[in-house]
Amino acid sequence: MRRGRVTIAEVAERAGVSLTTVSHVLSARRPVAPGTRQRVLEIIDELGYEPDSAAAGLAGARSTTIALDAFGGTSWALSQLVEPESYFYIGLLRAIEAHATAAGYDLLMPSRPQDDAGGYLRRLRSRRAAGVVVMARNFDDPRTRALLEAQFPTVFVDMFGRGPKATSVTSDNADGARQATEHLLALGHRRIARISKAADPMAGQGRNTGARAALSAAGVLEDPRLVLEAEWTPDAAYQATVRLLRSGAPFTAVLAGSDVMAINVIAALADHGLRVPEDVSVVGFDDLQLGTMVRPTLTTVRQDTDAMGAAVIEALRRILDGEPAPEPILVPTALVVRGSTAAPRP
Amino acid sequence: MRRGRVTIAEVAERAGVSLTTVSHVLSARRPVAPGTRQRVLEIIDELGYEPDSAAAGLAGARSTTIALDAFGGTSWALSQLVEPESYFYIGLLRAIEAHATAAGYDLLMPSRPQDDAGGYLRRLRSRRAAGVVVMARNFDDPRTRALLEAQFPTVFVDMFGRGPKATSVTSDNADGARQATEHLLALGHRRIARISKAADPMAGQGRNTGARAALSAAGVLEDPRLVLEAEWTPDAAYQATVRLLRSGAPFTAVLAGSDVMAINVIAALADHGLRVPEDVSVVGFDDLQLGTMVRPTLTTVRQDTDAMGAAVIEALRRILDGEPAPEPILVPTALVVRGSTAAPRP
DNA sequence: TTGAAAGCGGTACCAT
DNA sequence: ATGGTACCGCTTTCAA
Repeated sequence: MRRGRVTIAEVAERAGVSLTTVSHVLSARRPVAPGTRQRVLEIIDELGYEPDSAAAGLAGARSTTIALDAFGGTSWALSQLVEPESYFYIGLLRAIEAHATAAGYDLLMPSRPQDDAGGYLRRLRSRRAAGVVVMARNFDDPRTRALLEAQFPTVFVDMFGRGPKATSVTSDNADGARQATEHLLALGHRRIARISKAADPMAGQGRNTGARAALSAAGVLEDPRLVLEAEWTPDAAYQATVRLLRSGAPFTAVLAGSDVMAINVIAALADHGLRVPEDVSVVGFDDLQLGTMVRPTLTTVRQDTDAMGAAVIEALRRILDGEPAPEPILVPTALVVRGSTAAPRP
Repeated sequence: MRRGRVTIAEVAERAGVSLTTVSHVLSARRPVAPGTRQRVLEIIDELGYEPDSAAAGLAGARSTTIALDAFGGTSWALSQLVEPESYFYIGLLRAIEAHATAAGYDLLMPSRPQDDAGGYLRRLRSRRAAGVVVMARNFDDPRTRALLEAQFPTVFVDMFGRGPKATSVTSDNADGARQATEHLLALGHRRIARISKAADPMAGQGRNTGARAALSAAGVLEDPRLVLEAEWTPDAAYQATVRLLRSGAPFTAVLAGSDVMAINVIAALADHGLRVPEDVSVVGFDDLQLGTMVRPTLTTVRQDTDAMGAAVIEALRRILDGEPAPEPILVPTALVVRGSTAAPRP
């Protein structure tokens, strides 16, 4: 009785070689005579043989699976991506996916609710993940420490992490914010508000630092009323803008923490009768395609998701190949000038 | 030498029972004495035992893995979701994920490039997928037919499909479009343009049909110049709006095929000096959160992604449990009135 | 109610 | 260059 699956044994029989040989033409882990190899390959093609990765894993094959995680949600990454404030991560995820598959890795997105640190590691091993890519905004998650302590091959994205088998990839947030700020300064703005989550380690702090550096380099004194702390969400950005307006502190430009925040800053300004860029200039961060769809189009700082994805996979490949984990990588950012910025009213 | 994994054998030894028994307390496929059961469970907890699903699958356990696919892209679903025109699908995906995990299923998103129909099915079996959920805009994909012919348990979302082991879940697109059109008619609009991909089987045709029905029910004659065909992309919507404006045909409202299209219709109108809703009313479709972020906020038709996700998983569960596949399911839609619609200028 | 043993589809070590 | 075979961790008859 013919079962559904074609097995390596069938291939071996039809090719008149041993099961061992078939295994080796697939894995190329030891030389096989060209003729034999050729014949086996033909049979494989003819039978439509497909290796059973589960069985291979069980038997001890080297895993090519990379787990992709984003701590902080209730379930897997997808749950979080649905929120507009995570649209940037979708692009990043896509870049990671593209480079991972190009490098021959399979991607695994754990679906069951994450548990404690120990359970998390066990599950990773249980699923035979060779390494893990962690995208996070939640930095003090115990799982982060668990990965580091266990020396599990890890690349952190958009957050810092370093260990013998771990490194991180982040955008040059500070430089991006610096460029954005200098752009506003060059246009003649001096009263520049900032609405962002400066408390967040990488993206928040970095952007905050860059903006502040540019301001002080230009000799502009900071008005504390212009520095607003807000979560990354649309609502928070909107509310922070309302607070800014109510404070009565004069301002001619706003540096938003992200494109999504910028769009909501603009919405709040519009709801209060202020036009962008005529009355106020607004700069975002990320360069989502969304920024070209809205009116005015968004001046923003581009994060190079493709370069980030490439760096992530390259770093992980090295770690998995036994090379020492590379130093944390900083990916350049670039200012993109569009329609939401202009010179302030004289 | 202690290996990393805790195996069922260790649990058995520590509990003083056979390996078989442990297996059965886990699978509950045969009765186990309460006392024994209790003890085994304790040991499992103490050792932090985690079953190896790969091994279980190999040995013939019933799979609880559901594959999630979206034909049409170059790689897996994620690649397509990055485009704004797919933002709706992200929400849908999230709902499916939530209901799938709640029902105890694991989700698998195939990552390697899809191949021919035969290879696709083989891979599904090779990965031990119990069933598959297909979200698609590409209807004549050979894999669709392959799934149907092989009677592989399948639920199609946002597209039609029917077989002994297959059914489909879609929004009531026609009714949604009808509601949107009646809303515009009630406001006093008579010259209503439509910009959508009416050629697409479910979402396109359905919405088109509903709109047309409402118009003819109101005795409004259709001006063919007001019916524009456009892809779902931001660019296409923008260009179609430009064509509409250039045609010189008068209109006071636009029914867009989706929220993303609506946003770009509004952008195009703005670029031509027309304001929404003062000069033109615009209605979207989907009810993305995005619609509350832009100004004006978007009047739209809500698709109930949560209900869709629930229906998908429930249908699949039935099929997997051996019940006959349910009839195709139509999920109700609802009009959401916001700021992009108003009475036409007198 | 519980055990023992035969695989599931591969890989890798040890031979030849 | 190629075979033989002992597992990998678990499920499932078949027996007791």
